[in-house]
Amino acid sequence: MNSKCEQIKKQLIDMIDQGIYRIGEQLPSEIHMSKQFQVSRETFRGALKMLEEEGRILVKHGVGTFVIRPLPPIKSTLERLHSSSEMIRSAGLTESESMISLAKLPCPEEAAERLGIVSGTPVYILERIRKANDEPVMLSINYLPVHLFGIGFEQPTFSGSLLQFVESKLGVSVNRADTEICVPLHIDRNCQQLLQYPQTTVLLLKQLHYDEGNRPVFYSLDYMRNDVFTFHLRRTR
Amino acid sequence: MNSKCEQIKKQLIDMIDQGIYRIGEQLPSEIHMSKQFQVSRETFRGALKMLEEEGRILVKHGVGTFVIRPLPPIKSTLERLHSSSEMIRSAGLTESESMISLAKLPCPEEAAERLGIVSGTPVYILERIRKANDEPVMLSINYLPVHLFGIGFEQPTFSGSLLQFVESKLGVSVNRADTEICVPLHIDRNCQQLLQYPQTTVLLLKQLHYDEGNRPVFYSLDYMRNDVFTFHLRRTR
DNA sequence: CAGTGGTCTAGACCACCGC
DNA sequence: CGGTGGTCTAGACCACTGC
Repeated sequence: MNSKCEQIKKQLIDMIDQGIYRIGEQLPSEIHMSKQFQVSRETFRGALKMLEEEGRILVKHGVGTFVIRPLPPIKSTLERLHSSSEMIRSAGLTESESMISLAKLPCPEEAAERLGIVSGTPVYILERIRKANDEPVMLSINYLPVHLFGIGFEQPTFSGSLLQFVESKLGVSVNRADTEICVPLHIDRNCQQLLQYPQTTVLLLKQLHYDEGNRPVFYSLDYMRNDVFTFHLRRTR
Repeated sequence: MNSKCEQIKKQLIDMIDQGIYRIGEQLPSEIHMSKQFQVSRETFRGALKMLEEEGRILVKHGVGTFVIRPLPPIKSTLERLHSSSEMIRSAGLTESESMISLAKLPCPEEAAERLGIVSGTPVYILERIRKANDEPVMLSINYLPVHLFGIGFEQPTFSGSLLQFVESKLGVSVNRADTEICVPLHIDRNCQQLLQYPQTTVLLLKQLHYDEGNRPVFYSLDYMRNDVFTFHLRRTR
């Protein structure tokens, strides 16, 4: 994508970084700027809209547009949907080993409810302990309805992302997920496998993944060590 | 705001709900539809864009636009910035009492670093235990730089939202926050005050709030009982 | 190739703000 | 009131997809 809007946006960022427009300063009017950049006003406004969403400018109706202080870069973000593998990489870790167990079993109640299937329907349950530097850092349990993943799941050859596997081998693209963030109880068996040190705490992400038609694809429990992973979020009103 | 785009959007949703356009079905082309609704194509596309962001339609370049299954409503969301008071209300609770302590003290290191001030700079530290049904459900600690909140903070009369107070009394509008989600250690003093029952767990939100110019305004630690509050998030690729 | 959505345009008019 | 941003328009041309 190299739309004119994006080009203008980059130019504006460069100009701000170079100090041509300073923080706090008001930009010339949209009509003026669009003529200067030799694009239509709507196109120029497209660039402004992106900058506004990124929090680099403040647009005041009837007043003007102002350059503001850029927000600090965010480390890892929960806003975008990433695979667990990506989260491990973005934590600066290299996944060393992952113990896998795969079984076809009746679906437990919680997963069934979230998936919108009848409790007891057969699902593949994929369980992985993921290690970095020979230490367990994450435990994932995935519930995949057999009726969606019939064949092609008998001898899966993962070395990484389940999202990618599902996408490439089964042609199902996962675009969205509903995530519940919770703190597991200490007596939770799964949680205990990660509690290595006294200062270790564990966070649990319960996620329902949807395909492009918003149909539930699989449900997952991701137990993640909070002394290894950080969870950030930029919230807006 | 009652722009034409929004009106068209509502009409489309109504038509989908009424079954005029069914899930999975392809909509007529944009040109066709815009004529039918008697608006320009760009205006009609504005409505489509909103529906796409809400996950109600799937737009495929060169192919067409399709109605998809609506996502389930989300309970409480972390995506948008709300005050703690709002979070309590949206959990279906009524705040009964809040014990307040306010002191002017040198800023501790972590808060100072996040606020971008020198450790030891004087800050107001506002600490509140918030109760519902006579039980503590949340503990908030707020760090507010004295140089921003000089006067007007000596005898604050809260009964609710700090965000609202800061906005109305001091004229600073808070638009964004960077939030880190973490699990406190069990030996954390603040956390312990909320651990009422064996099945109680506590989640900690560390938040840096920015004004409309992206200047840090205050830093807060919110300890929240996870058996009382749920934390949801809709993630997109 | 025909039909779809994606982008851009030049211009119009409206809504808001400060003087 | 004049200047700003917000919305809408009719039309053009491009990019992608499936046949």
